[in-house]
Amino acid sequence: MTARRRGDLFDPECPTRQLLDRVGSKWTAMCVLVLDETGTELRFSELKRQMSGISQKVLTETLRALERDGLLTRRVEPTSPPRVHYGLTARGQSLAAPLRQLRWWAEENMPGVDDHRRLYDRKRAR
Amino acid sequence: MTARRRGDLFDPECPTRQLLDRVGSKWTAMCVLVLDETGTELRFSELKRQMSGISQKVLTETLRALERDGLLTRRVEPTSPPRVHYGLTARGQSLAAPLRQLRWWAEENMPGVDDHRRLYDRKRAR
DNA sequence: CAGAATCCTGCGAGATACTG
DNA sequence: CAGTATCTCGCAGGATTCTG
Repeated sequence: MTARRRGDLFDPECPTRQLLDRVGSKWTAMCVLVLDETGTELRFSELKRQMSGISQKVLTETLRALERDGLLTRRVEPTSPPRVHYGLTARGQSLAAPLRQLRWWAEENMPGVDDHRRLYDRKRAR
Repeated sequence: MTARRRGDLFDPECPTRQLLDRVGSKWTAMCVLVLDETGTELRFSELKRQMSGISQKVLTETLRALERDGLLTRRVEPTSPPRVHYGLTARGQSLAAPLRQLRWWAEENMPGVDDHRRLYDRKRAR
């Protein structure tokens, strides 16, 4: 494995920044969480249905990126029409853990954040 | 607190999505992590220095957004020139915990991800 | 069914200049 | 020092069409 400076959040090459760029891309985290929650492999159309709102193009791109990162596997059944199954790798599953934490935090705290936003906006309004 | 549907990752109003949008915005997580790591309040210029690469405009926007969310406090010393201190609120500190987890994961796994990317690209090249 | 190929648009974010 | 106020641009991501 390539060595990287640890704890250097200020380096653009910093792993944390790279991860946040990835996780920040609108659908990545959701994709990992859906697969993790399901526990099994999912087919393209099943994923698309569950991630409502995503376009085919973007889903394809998201899956390719995750496959490239080694976070999920792509398995093609050579039937006609083809069936393609996506599942998390071990590393993908390990990423799901911190993402679940984040999700937990969000569910606990976002409503409060929302309220604070409203208060803040009301104050600034006058 | 406003009630929200839990576990509905598919709803655009879902708290997890909202959080990921926020965390995904390039500098937010880094800002929280820097303040958390420091443990004390930081002044605008200190923050700017530590988050190397960020522009004044974007730092201001980031801080405003976090203040609006109730994740950090803004304290102005009415001197001339003014000194402005930023610090995490309790909720901001609680967000730092899952972010640290993510950071930990990144430091452990991103080098491996990098290697996988290179392998993947080499295969696709031919 | 699972995509590939295009075209198009909004907005996040950088650069620059000015101020109390 | 700690901001506002503009201008600009790239590109993530959406819509649409076509295919093995």
